[in-house]
Order: sequence, then C-alpha cells, then structure tokens
Amino acid sequence: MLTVTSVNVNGLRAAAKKGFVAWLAGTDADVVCLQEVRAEPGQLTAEVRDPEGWHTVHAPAAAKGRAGVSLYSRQAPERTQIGFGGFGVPGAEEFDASGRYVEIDLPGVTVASLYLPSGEVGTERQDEKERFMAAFLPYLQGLKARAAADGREVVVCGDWNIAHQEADLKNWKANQKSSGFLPEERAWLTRVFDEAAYVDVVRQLHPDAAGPYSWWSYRGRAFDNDAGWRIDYQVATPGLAGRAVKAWVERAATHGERWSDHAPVTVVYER
Amino acid sequence: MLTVTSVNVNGLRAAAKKGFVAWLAGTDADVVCLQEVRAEPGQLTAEVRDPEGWHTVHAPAAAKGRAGVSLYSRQAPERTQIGFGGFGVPGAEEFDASGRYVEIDLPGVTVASLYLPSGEVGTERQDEKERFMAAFLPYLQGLKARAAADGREVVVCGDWNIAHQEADLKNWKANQKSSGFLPEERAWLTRVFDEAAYVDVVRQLHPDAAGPYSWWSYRGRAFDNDAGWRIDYQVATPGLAGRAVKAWVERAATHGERWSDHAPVTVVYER
DNA sequence: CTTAGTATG
DNA sequence: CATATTAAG
Repeated sequence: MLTVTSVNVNGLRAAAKKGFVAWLAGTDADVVCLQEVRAEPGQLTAEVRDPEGWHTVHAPAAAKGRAGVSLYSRQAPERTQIGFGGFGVPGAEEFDASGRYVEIDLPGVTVASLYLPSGEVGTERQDEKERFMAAFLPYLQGLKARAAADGREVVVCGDWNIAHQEADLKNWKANQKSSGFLPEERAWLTRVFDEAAYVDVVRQLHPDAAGPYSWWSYRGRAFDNDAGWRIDYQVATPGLAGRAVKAWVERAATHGERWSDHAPVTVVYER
Repeated sequence: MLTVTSVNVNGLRAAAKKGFVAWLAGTDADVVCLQEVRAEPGQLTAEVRDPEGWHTVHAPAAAKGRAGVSLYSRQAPERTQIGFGGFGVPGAEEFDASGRYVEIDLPGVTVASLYLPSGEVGTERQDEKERFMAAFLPYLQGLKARAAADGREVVVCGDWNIAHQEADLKNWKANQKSSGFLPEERAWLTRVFDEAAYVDVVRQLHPDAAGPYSWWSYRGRAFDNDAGWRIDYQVATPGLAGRAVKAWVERAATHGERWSDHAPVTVVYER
C-alpha cells in the first residue's frame, strides 16, 4: 500500500501552532504533500522542517511569505525536482522560483506537490494563473511520457485552484464568473483528464458525491454551512489510479482546531 | 476632588478586547486621557467610542493606525481643541492632524492629552520629535499665560516620551544615547519645569521614588524585571499642582491581563 | 476571516 | 514583542 495525503496548510508556521504537528504525528500516510507553506525552511521549527521519520523537500517561493510547496516522505527520494522548467516547455521557467511545484521519485512512482496560482478575474493574478496553466499542461504530458518510458506511475497532488464540475462546489451557480470555476479553467482541467489522460482519483472513487469538498473560505460561515469547493486533487496516471482503493477528505482534521482553511485529501493505492 | 488619569493604550481596539473596557468601568477618575488610540472613531465599538456616562473627544491622526489621542470626561467640556496650531507658535500646525494633542476646558481647569513623538536617534523620527518639542514649549508658555488671564489652571497629561532624571528609568546608564533619555531631551523637560514653571505632579508627590515607572517594553522580560521608564506625566500649573494630594501608577491595571505596555498614571486634585 | 509582510513603537 | 497597515487568498 502507498498512502498519499495532500493539504494546503495556509501558512505552515500558523498551522504548526494550531494542530498540524499532532496531525502529522498521527497520520498513516507514506507521503505528505503540502502547499502554501509560506515560509523559508529556516523560519520553521526543526520539528516541522525535519520531523523524525520523514525525508523532507522544501520549495519556498522567492517572494517571502508567499506560496511554497513541500514533500514529506517516509522513504528517501531517488530524485528531487523543484519547479518544472528545463523540459522544453515554453514559459515554465517563470514558475521555477515561485514555490508552486516540487516533485520526487520514489520506487516506481513520481509524486508531486502542486500549488496552482489562485487568480482573480480581471487582474494580473488571473493572467499569471493562465500562463501557469498554459505551461503546466504540456509539462504534465511530457512527464507522463517520460514516466511511461521509465516504467513509472505519476501522481500530482495539490491545490489546483479549479473546481472541475458543478458537483465540485456547493454554490456553483453563483460562481460561474469566479476565478476557480471559470469555463476556460474547467475546460483546461478537462484537457488534463481527457487529452493528457490523467485521472481525478477522488472523483473516480466517489463518482456521485457532492464534493467531497476540500476548501472552505474563512469568510462568513462557509465551513459550518459546508459551502466548500473541491479544488485539491490527486491527479494520477491511469495505472496508479487503477490501484486506488480508498480516498477521503479529512474534514475532521480541520474541525475544532481548524489549522487550515483546506482539509487533507488522502488516497490509499495498492502496490 | 478632581481625579485625572492618563494612559497610553497602545492601540485602543486591542486594549478594549483585553481589559480596557473593564478598567474604564471601574475607574473613579473624572477625566481620562488616552494616547496611542491608533484608530478612527468609526473603527471603535460604541462601548469604547462613547461609553455611558462619559463625554468623549477623539483626535485621530491623519495617518491610519498611528498615534491618536482622546479625552474622556464625566462633565461636558466647555471648549475642545485639537492640535496646538493657531496660537502664533511657528511650526505648530505641522502637528494639528498628527493625533498628538487634544485639550478641553472644564470649569476652572484645562486638561490636555499629549502624545509626544517617540523618536529614534539618527532618523527623521528624531528630527520630528525635536520639531515638536521646539513648538510645544512656547505653546505651553502661551497656554499658561492665557489660562492665568482667565483664572484657569492647566494640566497636560500624557506620554511625553522623555524620562527626566536618572530616577525615572531603571537602566539609565545604558540609555544615555537612547531617544527618550538624551541630554537635550532632558534639558528640554527641565525648561518646561523651570522656564515655563510647570510642575511634574507625580514627582512632586514622590520625590524619592525610583519611578514610579509607567512604561515597560514588551521585549524581553522588562515588565517582570520592572525595567521601566517614567515617561507618562501630569504636568500642571503650580496652583493646580499644589492641590494634588495623591498620585500613583496603576501597575496592577496592566498586570495579568496587560492591556497595554503603559500603565495608567492617576492624580487626585483637591478642589 | 486569516496569514504573513512591513512600519512603528 | 506587540499593534497596526497592506496584500493575498
């Protein structure tokens, strides 16, 4: 079994003070993918930066306090890669120091932690999101081809900042012009699943569910009303997706203590 | 009796959440002078902005979140003045919208709340402090003359941001080059007391005490070690100072809850 | 509403 | 070390 968890921690320093450390100590996961770490490694306590029993890779953003992705694995990675430039994809280098992508090879499987830009309609942040999407899809296609040639599977975990279908957010009607549920963003995710032939693992195992949501805004009573969005995914190659036996969102992990506005998304893959 | 209290609240919104409201409800003072309110009236709750039983005057700074002085009085003021420009003192107008001075007339006595700039050696902030001092001494002289002609007494309460003598701060030796205990600042205060002939009321009643200190840095263990400064004063005309019968610093008011880094300085004046 | 940056104290 | 701002989410 390989258990992979992904969670946007919304500031690892704050999350660590509120319950992340206890959550990590209690998880059965073999790999934990973090997004929005929002800290340089040197700003983290040793307990969080390099916890006993884990190998860690931290990919902070050049901009202080922004973005930042990390990967924690029980096994030592065979290879580590920060960013997705250097593979012939135009525009990919722009994001190499943006704290949005880190990838490791474990035996037979490549695991990535992704934090796709969050965007805001009518602003430069939306343009950045679109540039990221334009570069990331060809990267995913190349990654899959290289992995296949190497006999490897791939799973790209993280906060994709796009809800794919109406079932993926509670208030889909009101959000059709909101970044995160724009037609062009949804169409791009469809291309990831259809053209690039990756699989949305949680949806595959829960085809009929509303959600399960993985993010609830801190504004208003979104969490209490379960007015959530499913924007955190495990996007896997079909071979690995076919081995997924269980998937869930740990809404309880953020209940009560609520150490992030996102909840951990976990998938158990059979060997 | 007229009881006057002065306290730098270091952000009235934060102080209100931590114990200021309870403290105000429990005080016997007739007049309360606040400094570093750091909020526009509209940002305060009604309970703090206009508490039952008080008349309030708020003089926020033009710059958001900076400085700001207020006066609370049980009796309605006969006159209110924000800033000290308009009395022929060169340079005084610079500070009219800086949230550093407000004055009211009550029957027979003028009470002011002052927040003198805090300064930092070698920076423009120290220059600003010096410009304020240069303008404020002549204003004090004119105020006294006008009050005398009118048969009024005066007390200027607040955070003067200068410790006068060695007894006024615990670590005076280490702070001889620190803003707040510079020779030129101490000499300026001496001119307030000697040339302008105002009286340092708390020192008059406690001539031999170390302190009583009214401010302890939040850094390190300054409060626990009582490594404080006496920089909050009630500076009164001699007639009023002669009526002062009791003066104390409410160190306990900020102990435990600690709703400010300053403590209230209270004086009881006989009628 | 929350995190984190920065400026001020 | 604490209170504010602002930007981001």
